Amino acid sequence: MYSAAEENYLKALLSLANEQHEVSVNELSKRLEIKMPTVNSMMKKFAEKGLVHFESYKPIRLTAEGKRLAALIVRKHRLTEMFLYEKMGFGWEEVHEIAEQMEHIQAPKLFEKMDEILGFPKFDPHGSPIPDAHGLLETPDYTPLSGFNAGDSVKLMAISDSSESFLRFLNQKHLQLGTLIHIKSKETYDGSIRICIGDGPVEMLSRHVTERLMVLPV
Amino acid sequence: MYSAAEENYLKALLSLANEQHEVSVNELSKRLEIKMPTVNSMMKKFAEKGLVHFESYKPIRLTAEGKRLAALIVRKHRLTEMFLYEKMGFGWEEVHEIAEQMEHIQAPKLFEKMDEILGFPKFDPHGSPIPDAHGLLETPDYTPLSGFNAGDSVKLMAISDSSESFLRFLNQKHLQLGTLIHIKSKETYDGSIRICIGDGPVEMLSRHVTERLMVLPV
DNA sequence: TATAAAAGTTAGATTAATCTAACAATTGAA
DNA sequence: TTCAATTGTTAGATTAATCTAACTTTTATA
Repeated sequence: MYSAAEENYLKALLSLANEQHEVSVNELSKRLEIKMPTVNSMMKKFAEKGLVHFESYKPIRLTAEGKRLAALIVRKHRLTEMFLYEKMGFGWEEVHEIAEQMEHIQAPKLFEKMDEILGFPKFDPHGSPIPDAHGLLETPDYTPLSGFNAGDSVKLMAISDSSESFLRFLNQKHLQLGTLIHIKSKETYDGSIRICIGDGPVEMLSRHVTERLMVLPV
Repeated sequence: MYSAAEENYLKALLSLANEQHEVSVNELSKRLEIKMPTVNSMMKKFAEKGLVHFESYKPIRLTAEGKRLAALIVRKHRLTEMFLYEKMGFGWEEVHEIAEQMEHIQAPKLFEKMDEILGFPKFDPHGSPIPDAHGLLETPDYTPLSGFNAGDSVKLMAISDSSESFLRFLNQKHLQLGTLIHIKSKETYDGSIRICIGDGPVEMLSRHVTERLMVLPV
């Protein structure tokens, strides 16, 4: 059995591994907002428990077991988000914080029940895939909106930032999953983009925002 | 904000105070399965935080604030039990263990939502009253079945032991909340009782069991 | 009422998870 | 290629929550 602290390290390791290729003590430290020496000694413990491969001054790599456990925590998180959203009437901006706590609950039956009641969903309310019960996760290949140009039309598939503030911002802009976005123009200086949603007004989105909107061309 | 450990002390203090009148370090220690010196120093900390009145060699008494906070944790526990039972299809024997973990979640909205979805229930699946949002709890005056005699008829109102094993035992005996029980005879030696449920067969219940079945005469 | 048993307390150790300060290794830029 | 910045590590302190051992106070009984 792993503590909530350990589970948070596992989750952060998995998400960093999915973003980049090498995961360093420094990056993990920043992501968790935990100082490097603490992270360093935790990684030594993880190596002894067989959760990571870790040698001094080398990057950290999750073992297969570490990956599986991390994905099972993510599974609990995302099933919870979906349950709160679909079955309890929470907004997509409210569910992350609650799921952050619920993911540490040790009660397999609770999450199996959510899964069943939800009809075995494949994605959470932010479009992120839900790992299966074996800890297997298939990553859809969406592209950030920032990679597209004037004239392109795309569909919003997922949001790579589940923070309440960001999602409230998207609510304001009427951006939801499935929304069709047409790119009117792109500013080469700062990468900001002017978009149209359906026949609505033109909206400006900063690079910070477009990097977090995962889309597919239509 | 209080830790899960502190919340468990609060809950135990409240439930002991409702059972007896004076709460001692020793009893709290037994209830929590935590050694006396640990409990002793925690009670000193609680006294400083204004959760209890505590002087050396004297009984422990929850302050009004301590009582309120304890009741709010019980409220989360019981709302969760009811939600799991009514809305997710769990059996009454399965919900206590899960609620024991969920009661520590810091997300007022989650429990407000459960309350609303459930239609503001007054009792949990074991017949225990749910404290209101201010931490006020009205205790119904049920009597243990063990206090009745041959010839009496009573209705099962609550179970004062939510452990999975005890509730499984009651399932086997077809005892549920609302069940009408007629007492055929009572053994003076060990207090065991022979009962009839409706026109079913006669069943024997030991004193251990009848002490945990809270009833009202009919 | 004397004293043994029970309950309560104090002192000090342990473990997990964190920190800061100081030092070492690696990396990258001049 | 050198050396300064960045990254990583070690050592040692801290806090919360627990423990055991030893001692004290209260309680209950012979």
